[in-house]
Amino acid sequence: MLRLTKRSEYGLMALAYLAARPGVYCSVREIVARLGTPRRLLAEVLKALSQAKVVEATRGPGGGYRLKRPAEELSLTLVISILEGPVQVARCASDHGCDFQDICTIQDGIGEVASKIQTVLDGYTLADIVRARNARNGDHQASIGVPQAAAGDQE
Amino acid sequence: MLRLTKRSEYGLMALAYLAARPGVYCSVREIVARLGTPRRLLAEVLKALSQAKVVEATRGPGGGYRLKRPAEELSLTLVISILEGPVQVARCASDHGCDFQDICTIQDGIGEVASKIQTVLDGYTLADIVRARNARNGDHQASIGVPQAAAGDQE
DNA sequence: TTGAAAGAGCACTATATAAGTGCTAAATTA
DNA sequence: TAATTTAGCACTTATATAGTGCTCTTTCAA
Repeated sequence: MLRLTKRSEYGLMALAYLAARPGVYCSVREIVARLGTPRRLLAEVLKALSQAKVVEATRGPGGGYRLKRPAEELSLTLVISILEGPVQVARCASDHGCDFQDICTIQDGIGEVASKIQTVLDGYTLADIVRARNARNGDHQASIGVPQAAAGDQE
Repeated sequence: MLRLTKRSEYGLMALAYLAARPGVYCSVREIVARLGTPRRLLAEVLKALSQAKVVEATRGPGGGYRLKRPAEELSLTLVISILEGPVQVARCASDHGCDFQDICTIQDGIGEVASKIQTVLDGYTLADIVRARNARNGDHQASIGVPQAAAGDQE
């Protein structure tokens, strides 16, 4: 029903976390402790983002992930396409076509809608997510998601 | 991946078909013969649209479905919500909330995006689908491509 | 050199949603 | 009455999403 998957949700949450700690490597353990998402699933997501050069990783103690590109450059289209595959509102309007290609009465219209939605997603970035969040919480970037003592390691 | 379901696709295809035959009752059999969609599934879809007062039905020979409201008044939001339930881009931004309500770092941003997508879907109607189709394909389905003059229709 | 921390990789299970089907009943019309 | 058509109920199947377990490799520090 036009819904994002958990992969995208978790991915965006993690990216928002990383955006608040520029330059610092954050481990999956640390992020999960903060966000409460399933550990292995978030690991999968971050691995995919790493392979797509959106984040970079180092291993070993003190390792983890950090943003590789500024938040302003990370559009929802990019993140979603990495984590879910290309955005296609309907198979009708996709490159591969649908089962009713010849007689489909809605493909052109759906194509227009898909294009508009694409434009929305292209124009919305991780930076916007961070901004929207800060706007409501009155937080400053530097204080977002600092684990403090709350990070009791649990799996 | 932000995709419409078959129910919506089939529903919109059927509605586009009905929009081209204003006032005429069209049976499921007839529509399926034309569109090639699974018969029973399209019947389910049309039943739902009938219950939602988007189309109206008569039974018996010569019966079928026809639009109950002009195509200009049938937004994608309406049709999708009838056939798939309310549009929610992410559980984050829904009324019922998600599992991470308190610590979710993206709900505000996703809410903004969802709102923009909602606006797109609100502003796009069955009439637009018919127009988009006629604009490209004025020949092969000319028999269907009747004037998009469902506007003057009476209720 | 050892051990712990962390990501990388592979392969799987479970669950939810979507897609599709079968049958029977009720209404309508000729 | 017979044929046509929607209405309603209850399934089965297919696919996508969500989530997990284990092992390997890299890295750092004692």
